[in-house]
Amino acid sequence: MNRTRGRTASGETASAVLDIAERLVQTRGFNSFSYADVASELSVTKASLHYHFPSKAELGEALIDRYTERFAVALAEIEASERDAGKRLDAYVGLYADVLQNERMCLCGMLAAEYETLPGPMRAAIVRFFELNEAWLAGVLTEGRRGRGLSYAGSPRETARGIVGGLEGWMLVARAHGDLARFRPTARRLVANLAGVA
Amino acid sequence: MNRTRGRTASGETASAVLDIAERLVQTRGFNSFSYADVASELSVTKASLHYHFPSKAELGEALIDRYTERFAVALAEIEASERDAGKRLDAYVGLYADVLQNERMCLCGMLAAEYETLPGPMRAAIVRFFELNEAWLAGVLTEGRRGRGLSYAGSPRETARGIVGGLEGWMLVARAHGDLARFRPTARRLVANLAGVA
DNA sequence: GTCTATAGGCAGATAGAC
DNA sequence: GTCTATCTGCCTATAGAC
Repeated sequence: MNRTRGRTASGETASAVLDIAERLVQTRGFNSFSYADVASELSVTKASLHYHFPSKAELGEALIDRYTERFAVALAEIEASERDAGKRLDAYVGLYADVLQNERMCLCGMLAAEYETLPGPMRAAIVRFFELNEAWLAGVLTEGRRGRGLSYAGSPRETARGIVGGLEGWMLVARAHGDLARFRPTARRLVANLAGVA
Repeated sequence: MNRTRGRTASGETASAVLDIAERLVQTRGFNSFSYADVASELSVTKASLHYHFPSKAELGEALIDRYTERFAVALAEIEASERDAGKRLDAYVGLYADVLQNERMCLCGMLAAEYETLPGPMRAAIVRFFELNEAWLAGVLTEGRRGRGLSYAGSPRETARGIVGGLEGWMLVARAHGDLARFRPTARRLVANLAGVA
């Protein structure tokens, strides 16, 4: 039976390609992995990959879109399970800590470093990822300040960007230091400082 | 007259090569520029570059070493010109803001993203850069707390790493947002939050 | 959907003339 | 120190058989 494929390829093979490519981008970067890398891991040929993702740029877009969608789901789950703003921030930090624990960078943090070399559609998708995160955090920060749990200087938006960028940079440096274990508690404290957790 | 060249090449051409390669790494990344890029800008051939820097890895090492040395000089200048801990932190933020104003990432922040793909000697040099920065900041933070100008939770070392990583990440995201202008004041405020500036 | 085969280009690097 | 010429290998991508 043949499934209908969407624009971004939704079959099982395509999904396996995305899984492998995602890990490679998160560890090595978009410009430092090749179709050959993915093909050998999947035990197929490079030509097969081009059937699912005609160009590397389209593969890149699909990667970011899927990653962003998963993040959106995770954010919704945090909102459903935590009511307190401080605890929501802790859970948010946990998303990044889990990524680093897998010895990976955030996909979009990695791509942000390569931003200048990427095609327009990928750039736009990266900005959307950050926009989603900042908007969600700004909401948490606004509510938290109203409820007196948080007391930060500056706007919620600016503070939200500080948290997102901070997490990206702390991951980056922690990975170079080979210091994965301390990330979670340290990042929690730093975020608490930025957000003025009571 | 022929100058004696050191291990890392100290002639004028070598210096021009480093200038061009540095900018390319800071904007595009180490794996996204080539000897051909540098050669065409310098109007020489690729083969000439290999005379000064036999391998790309050696060029990379020389880049990091020079960058780190310049940073060390800048840190010493800050210590000489500012006595107050808060002002020293502001001046430190200024170093990063100046880099971003030139539409560049921090050299070592960029390389940290590519860390997994880099040869051992380059990795070690990157870690030395972060180590230098964290040690210097830890000193400022220790003094600032003793003098009651600063009041942060956690150790000076951890807070120092928070500042370094934070600046790297804020640069990364600001560049993707095309938001160079707001970086300086925002980063100042965020660092002040992390360090507990009175 | 996956394959073989190949195109066309660019990468880092070297040999040897000048 | 810089050049021309060249090597080897990898890259993204395509054509066309099965």
